[in-house]
Amino acid sequence: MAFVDSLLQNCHSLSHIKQLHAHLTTTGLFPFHRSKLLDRCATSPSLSLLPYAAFVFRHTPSPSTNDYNAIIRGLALTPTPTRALTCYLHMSRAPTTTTRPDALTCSFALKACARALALPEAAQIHSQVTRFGFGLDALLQTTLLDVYAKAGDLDGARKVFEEMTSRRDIASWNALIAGLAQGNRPSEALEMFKRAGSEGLRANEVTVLGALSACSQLGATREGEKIWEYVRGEGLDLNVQVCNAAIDMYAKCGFVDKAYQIFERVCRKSLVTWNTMIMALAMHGDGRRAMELFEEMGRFGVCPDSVSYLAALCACNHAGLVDEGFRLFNSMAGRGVSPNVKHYGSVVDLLGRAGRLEDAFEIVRSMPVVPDVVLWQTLLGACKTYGNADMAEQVSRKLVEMGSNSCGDFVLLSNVYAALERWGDVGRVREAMKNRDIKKIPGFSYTEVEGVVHKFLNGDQSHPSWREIYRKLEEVRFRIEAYGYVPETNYVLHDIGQEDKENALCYHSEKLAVAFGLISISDRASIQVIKNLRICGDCHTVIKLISKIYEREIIVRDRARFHRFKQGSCSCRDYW
DNA sequence: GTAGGGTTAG
Repeated sequence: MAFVDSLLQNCHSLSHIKQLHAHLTTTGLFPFHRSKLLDRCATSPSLSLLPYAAFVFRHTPSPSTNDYNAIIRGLALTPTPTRALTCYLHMSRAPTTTTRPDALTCSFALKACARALALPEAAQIHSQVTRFGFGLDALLQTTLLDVYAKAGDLDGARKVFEEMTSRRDIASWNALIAGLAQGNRPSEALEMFKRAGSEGLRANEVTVLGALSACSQLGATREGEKIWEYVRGEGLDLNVQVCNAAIDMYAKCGFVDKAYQIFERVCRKSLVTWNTMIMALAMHGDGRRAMELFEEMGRFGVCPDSVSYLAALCACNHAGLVDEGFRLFNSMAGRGVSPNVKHYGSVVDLLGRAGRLEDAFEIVRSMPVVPDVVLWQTLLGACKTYGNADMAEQVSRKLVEMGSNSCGDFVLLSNVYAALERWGDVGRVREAMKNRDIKKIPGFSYTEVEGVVHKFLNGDQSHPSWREIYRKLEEVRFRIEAYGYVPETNYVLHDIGQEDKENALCYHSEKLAVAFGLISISDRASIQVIKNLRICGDCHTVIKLISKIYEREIIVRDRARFHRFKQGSCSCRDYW
């Protein structure tokens, strides 16, 4: 038997499999090895042997549970994982003593749900899992938890986790921590990470990957550093993935030099290592070094992929390297990487920001992939910057056609009109906004003070020190007005009076966070803020002035990049 | 006469 197993292990081609199949058939041993053969074929890395498995399966008169398992497992790995669910359904509808789903069947079917983001189906299998009596199977419960998280039901995932109580192990924690981190709930991910520690679990490389990712998102420097120390202490820094996550964490917490130190010391850099570092430099506006690294990776025998190009384009964007970026974009196809919608979006941004609106629009017109909402929004932003109302109207129409109901799109258009003093049109846009179900993504900012992350919403008054913060902002306002500051009220969204507009601007979340930093972070130490959206023009102006008047370095990470404010100017050189 | 399932970076 072991002999057949090892033969099977060494079958890599269809002809080998067929030979083995023929041999087993002639010796009458095939029925004893069928499931293994099916599994081997169904899970062949390139999917090339799956059709053969399906063929053999179809010609099996009464397939066993194991035969089904092999096929479901294989189908779950294909680009169309729902086929695995169809097969599972077929199996569970006609149960016999020999074909009853077992824990593995459920596990493979759940994998398919995770890949297909099929939440209702996952819930259905969940109830079957319970009915079949697999409720105590820790591995299966972890799979279940993972599916809920991946399919977007994080509360469902938490519930499964809490119900596992004593049976959960480090992998269950990992699934939850990673799920929360990837599901945009990084604070909860960190909470769970800390809880795992306090419950005596020993974090492994997977645990720290999830936790580091959460720190990246939150800009939680203190926690990130602690994790990195732990990683080094445990020797987990031999793991490339962990190093990549740490590079990303340091870069996103504002310490691009520290990120680079780690990058340099990774001896077996993977493609992701290079991409992460290039993206890090791009975010920090260091376009030159990013491009150098991009060139260098080729010399190290690492071939740039579509993410590398995106990172490099992004670097050109933020550094204003318009011609270089455009050249890079045009060279992609020749080097075997065909641009996707993100690359097109990036080059449209590059040209649009540089004021080459017609060139940007021409790219959109001629591109072979369908432009997405983000791309149109990028172009609309450029129209706003350069006051091109005609193009803004065309682009807005596209956005409306695509069903965009984002507040920002309408505001941009309205601001284009406002800048041209076309108040009638401004009113028309505002009217259109009232008649639609407009979605406004609430802006918020984080700042870390003594290891604690504080979160602020626009106009937030829920922070314990909010009165002091607002008082500080009054003072700031008074002092910056002496420098000739005038609020840029066209960034304000709603139809409100001038004074209210100014107030609404005054209390943008990033300003609250900076003010909180001013009152709570000791003299001279820099203030770090992370914002979920792009920083607004008024905040940018105000923070520049604050950095000068209060002699503070202020570092703001917005949705797109870092802004490092020092002595009255910003590292983005006002190009953003 | 039968192995195989959970968590993983840009």
